[in-house]
Amino acid sequence: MTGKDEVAGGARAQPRRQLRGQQRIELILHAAAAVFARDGYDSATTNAIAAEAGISPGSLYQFFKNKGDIAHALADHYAAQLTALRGEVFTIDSVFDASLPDLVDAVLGPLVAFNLAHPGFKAIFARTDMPVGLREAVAPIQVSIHQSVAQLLGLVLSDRQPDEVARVATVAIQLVRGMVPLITDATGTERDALTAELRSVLLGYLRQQLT
Amino acid sequence: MTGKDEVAGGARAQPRRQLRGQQRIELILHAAAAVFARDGYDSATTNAIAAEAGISPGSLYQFFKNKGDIAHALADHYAAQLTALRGEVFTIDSVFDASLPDLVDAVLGPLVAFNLAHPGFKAIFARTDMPVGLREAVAPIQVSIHQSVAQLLGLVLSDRQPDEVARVATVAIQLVRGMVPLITDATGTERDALTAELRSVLLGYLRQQLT
Amino acid sequence: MTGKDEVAGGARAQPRRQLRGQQRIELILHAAAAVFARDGYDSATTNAIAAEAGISPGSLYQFFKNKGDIAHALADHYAAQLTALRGEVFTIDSVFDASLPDLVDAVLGPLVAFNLAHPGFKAIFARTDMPVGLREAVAPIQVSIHQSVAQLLGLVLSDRQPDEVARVATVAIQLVRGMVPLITDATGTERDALTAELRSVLLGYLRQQLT
Amino acid sequence: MTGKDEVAGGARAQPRRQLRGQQRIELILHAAAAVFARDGYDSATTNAIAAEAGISPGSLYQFFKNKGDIAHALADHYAAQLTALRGEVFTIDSVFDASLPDLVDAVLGPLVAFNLAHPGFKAIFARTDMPVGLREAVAPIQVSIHQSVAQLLGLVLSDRQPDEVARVATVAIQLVRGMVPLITDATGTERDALTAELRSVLLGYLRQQLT
DNA sequence: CATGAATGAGGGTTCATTCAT
DNA sequence: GATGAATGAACCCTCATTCAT
Repeated sequence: MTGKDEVAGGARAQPRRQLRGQQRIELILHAAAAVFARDGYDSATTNAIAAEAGISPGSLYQFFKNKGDIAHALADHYAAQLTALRGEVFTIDSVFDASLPDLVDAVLGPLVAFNLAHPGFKAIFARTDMPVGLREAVAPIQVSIHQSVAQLLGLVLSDRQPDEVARVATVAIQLVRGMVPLITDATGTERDALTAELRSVLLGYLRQQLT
Repeated sequence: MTGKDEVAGGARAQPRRQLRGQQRIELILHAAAAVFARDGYDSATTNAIAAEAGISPGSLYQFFKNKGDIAHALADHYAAQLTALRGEVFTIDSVFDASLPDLVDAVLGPLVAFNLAHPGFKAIFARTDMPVGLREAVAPIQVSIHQSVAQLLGLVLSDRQPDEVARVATVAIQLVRGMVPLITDATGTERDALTAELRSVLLGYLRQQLT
Repeated sequence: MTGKDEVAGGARAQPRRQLRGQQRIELILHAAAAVFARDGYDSATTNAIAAEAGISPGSLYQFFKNKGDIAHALADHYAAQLTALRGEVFTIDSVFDASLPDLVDAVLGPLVAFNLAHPGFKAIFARTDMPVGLREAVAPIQVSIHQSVAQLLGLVLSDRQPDEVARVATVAIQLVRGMVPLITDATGTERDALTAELRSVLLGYLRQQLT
Repeated sequence: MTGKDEVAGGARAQPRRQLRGQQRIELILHAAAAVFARDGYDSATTNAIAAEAGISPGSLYQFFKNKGDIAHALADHYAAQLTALRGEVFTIDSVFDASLPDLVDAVLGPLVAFNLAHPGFKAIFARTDMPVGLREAVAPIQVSIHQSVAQLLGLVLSDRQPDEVARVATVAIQLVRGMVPLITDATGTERDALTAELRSVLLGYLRQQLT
């Protein structure tokens, strides 16, 4: 037992340190997200992230072993928040007998909102060609997201083979990944219109899966 | 008698030279496409492209003034081929009264084939966050593609406003951009299945635009 | 107790850091001067400067943004020292009613000594054709030197038009610029003899301006 | 006997070739002079010289083994013309009993005219810090020029030791070298004024040598 | 001999990462 | 732990020089 994620354990040992460290990590991740969003992952420099975080480059490497590791941690960070999102969707009363439009709306609304609130997210997730360091970092999270979506889709595609459901999940995710940058880059009514289109796309696609 | 440029013995400048130059350019573009596809645009180095082409770094710069210029030329190269593709689609007899499925098939088949044949294409086109040098290189082609698609969609969405057609075109392109990497990365039946899904996505989406 | 910055214990930011930085800058400038003197400005490489300074190439760029910037800083460095020299000359009691020979001696002695002590000086200043980066770097200092000399000459050529004084200053500077490399390249009695010749040149020239 | 500079030998063997070769060499030297004058020796590229000459880079190396060799040949070229100049000065009737001003004028006028007519001259001669390749190229000519000047000065400084005359020659040359760029860069009356100043400098200097 | 494409060593510069303080 | 100066490999690009045609 390494004592890493004890659930009920109060503050023991060096609470101050761990706390500061955790704060520091979040500070860095926040900065990294901002820089990734601003410059793109490849063009983002670790020095720029440190500067954005108001810390020294050396401190960055106290918590992360390299640039890819920052992306990895950031991916984990987002994964946790998405898991929370998933929890909310799944706790919707009607999820098990919801209509398809309701289901899509239930997922899409929070998802778009999430992307707008976290511009760093798409900077590391919504890419079609990932550099080596980044792919490894986000791969586990991709899987996790895929599982969530597949699970959700399993509810409405209950008569399909698991591999078929998996594929539909893959496709649905990819559609969203493709559209989200368009949506977040747009503003005002155009953004709303594009969001509506994405909804339409997903509905159109999934409806055909039901027949 | 090489039987190559013996047509009429006119006073054409340096056919041999220009020919070699053109061949060289295509050699480089081919190499660049391979390296972009393998490493991604950002990670691709000009030295790696030169090595892939079996030439020296300096030779690259006889034809291209920098890395972005190579991307630009490659984009033009693809644009020309896509224009040819478009020509074929538009010359289909039934294009003006084709059914939606036929139209989608007419476009999608060649498009997927094109992407499979040219793995470098998606490396420079199917990105959501482009570095500055790349964006400038591909922007004109993006516009050209969008126009072609919008023109095609205008045929089936003849009662819609131009800006709506434009948006549908944008969305359709983005859907394809998102799905293509998935398709080209897959193999065998999975690839076929994903291609079918993309077809389904587009059909589902466009059908809803018709109502 | 290092006995260096223990003056009053004020809240000065990072004296150690800044000190090291300042030392480093001077180390680099010293190395640059040596390399410029040895290889000439154009042939001098930033890597050679770094090697001469015993540091890594990257460290240069922590302090200077490019090669021209090093030349610029070196020019400023020399300018400051020349300003000090000028101060000494001007504080000579008899400057306002000095004889021409005394005045020339008062300037020339320190100037030659300065050039001997700083071989990098002539490498960036005593050139007739400057590359672009270098010209920009030294231009301000050229102007400053010219002003100083013109001011001094104005004392002995009080009845001449300003533009004439300016021209005499230009010529005098150019004569020194031309002769200094000769002097510094020579050794022993030959150097002394050449210095005496320069003195003779200036005296002969300026005397004619007085008549 | 290598048959290189046969004085009276008419055109034998391959007159056409040698002629063309000689023309080519002069073409290149002319171009090199222009490029050296425009860009400076260091920044001048052999490709730029070839382009200026309207020939291929490869042809350049048929006649010159490297960049320094071009400078060397150009220096020889100028040396020959200066020798002709010297011949004219020496054939002046009164050279042996001319007054100092007349002598200076006799030399300076043609010299300034020569520099104005051949802007490439100062680009390779009027430098205080020469890159390795250039120094070797111009050194022999420097010596030759020095000898001519010393010879001329020997006429007016007949009672001085040879080494003293040599030094005066060195200084006089250096004064001219320093001033010429100033003069050629200036235009109109300012150029005339600076030329007059140079005359004054030389006269002032040499007069003091006579006493 | 002329050509000009090809070469490749090397230059200036950047930046992920380390380490003395 | 924190710092930020230092590192140095590697990048893009240039250009003197060569060589197949």
